[in-house]
Parts: sequence; structure tokens; C-alpha cells
Amino acid sequence: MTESNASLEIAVAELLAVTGQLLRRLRAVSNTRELTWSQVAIMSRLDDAGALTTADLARAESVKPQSMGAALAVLEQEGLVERRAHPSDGRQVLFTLSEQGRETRRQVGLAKHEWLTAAMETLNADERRTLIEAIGLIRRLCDR
Amino acid sequence: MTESNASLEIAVAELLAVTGQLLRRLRAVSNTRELTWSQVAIMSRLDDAGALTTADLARAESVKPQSMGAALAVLEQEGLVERRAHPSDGRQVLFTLSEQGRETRRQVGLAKHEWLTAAMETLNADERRTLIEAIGLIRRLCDR
DNA sequence: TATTGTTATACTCTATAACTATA
DNA sequence: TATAGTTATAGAGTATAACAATA
Repeated sequence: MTESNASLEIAVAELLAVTGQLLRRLRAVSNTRELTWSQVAIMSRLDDAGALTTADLARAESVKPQSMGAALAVLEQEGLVERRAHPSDGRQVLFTLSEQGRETRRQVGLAKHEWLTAAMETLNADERRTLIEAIGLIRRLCDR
Repeated sequence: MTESNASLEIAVAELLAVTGQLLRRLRAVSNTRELTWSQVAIMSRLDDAGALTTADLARAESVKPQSMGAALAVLEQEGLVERRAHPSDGRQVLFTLSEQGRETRRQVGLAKHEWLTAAMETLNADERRTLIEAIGLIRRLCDR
């Protein structure tokens, strides 16, 4: 029990460390001026879901609605997302990817993935399986 | 091959998505005013390594030396790290954790881990093993 | 000349607080 | 009253550019 707690604590510290490390590494290698990682994340959500409100996106990305509103305003100004009124609730605003947004996301998104794709190609089949399984686990932790 | 590339690309996208998600989730749950995640990361490095230069830390955390310098200046001002001259190279500056830094890191660090620790406790033994293995793999990707 | 670090400046991401409009 | 969104403001984290000191 003591031992298991200790190893759990180590695992927690390592997961935190490696998450930050991966994030900064990604920022360092992909310094394109075209789309930031946060923008890619938002656009991916919209591409998957079709249309989402500011609040939906904020919840999904674990940020405050005001923060998401600011991010969406930038994307809208750049013509990458479009807003339309909610059909039945006048308070809500629905966002979708614009055609240009879809195209930009496809091109820039892939370019931004390059480094990580190359890195993951160095893993063998077992290792990739482990990593993919772990991704599902982390997602579960986040959704708790 | 096409299939394997497609699944690799999906894995890349998912890893990126879940990394950002975990990061924002952590920021959202641990909004303590005491230490930021970046500060915890730097202090952990110093605790592990003993003494490191600005450039060492910048490399380790994949940020520019100027960025690391700014972060260290804040930590120093708060009495959490101490600087001393390099014994043989007058340009370099060595940083170590202060006694207060070590103590703060222990207390605040553990508090900041709480949410993730609780989340990881919901995983079974197999799942934890998978996650721990994946952490090592991601570290390898980052160090490439 | 190359390296280490500092200073000045700016941008991104996010937060909190106060407000408006709609339900 | 409660919810969705906006506006205003601030702080953390990082980057680039220009500089000084040392190797």
C-alpha cells in the first residue's frame, strides 16, 4: 500500500513532467505563424462535431467561456470559422468551420503534425499499441 | 501501408489533442496561486539535478534561454531558487533550489498532484502499467 | 568569433469581473 | 433568476531582437 502509493505518486509526477515537456517541444518545433495549437484543437472539435456553441467548446477544452470567446473571435476574424444564431435559443451562438477553415486545417494541421508523426514512426508496433491505449486512458482521466 | 499511415496520423492527432486537453484540465483544476506548472517543472529539474545553468534548463524544457531567464528571475525573487557563479566559466550562472524552494515544492507540488493522483487511482493495475510504459515512450519521443 | 546571459518588447492563452440580452 | 455571450483588464509563459560580458 505504501509502496503502491509511492509508485503512483512517481507516475503522476512523470506524467505531468512529460506532458509539459511534449507541449513545449511541440511549440518549439512547430513555430509556424499559421495556426496555433489551441486553434488547431478548436478547429478539430468543430470539424468533428459540425457546429458547437461557445459554451460547448469551452467545456470540451476546459477553459472559461470568455477565453473561448476570445479565441473564436480571432478565428472568425481570420475567416476560419463562421457564426450563426441558434435556431431556438437567441442567447446561443453556433460556430462552424468555414470552407477556408476546413482547408487550412487540413494543410496546416498536417504540417504541424510532421514532427510528432516522424517521432512516432520510430516506435515499433507494440510500442505504438501501448501509446494508443494510453491515449484512451488519459482521455478517460480528463473526462472524469 | 496506407492503412498504417492513416492509423498513425490518427494516433498523432489524438495524442496532440489529449495532451492539450490534459494540460488545460490541470490548469483548470489546480488554480492555486502558489506555484505554476512551469515553475514546478523547473524546480523539479533543479531538485533532481542539484545545480543547472540557465541554458541547461532551457534545453531541458525546450524553451529559449531568455524565456528560462525570465522564469528563473521570478523564482529567485520569491526566494525559491538561488544563483551562484560558475566556478570556472564567468559567463555561466548556476541555479539551485533554496531550502524554502525545496520545502515549497514538496508541499505545493503534492497539492497540485492531487487531482491527477485521484484520477489515476481509478485505473486498474494493467491500465496503470500501460500508462507508465507510455510515459517512457513519450519521453523518448521528446528526447529525439 | 562563439557562447552565456540580460534587457526590452510583443504576442498568445487564459483568468476574473462587470455587463447585456435572452430564457 | 439563471444562462449565454461580450467587453475590459490583467497575468503567466514564451518569442524575437539587440546588447554586454566572457571564453
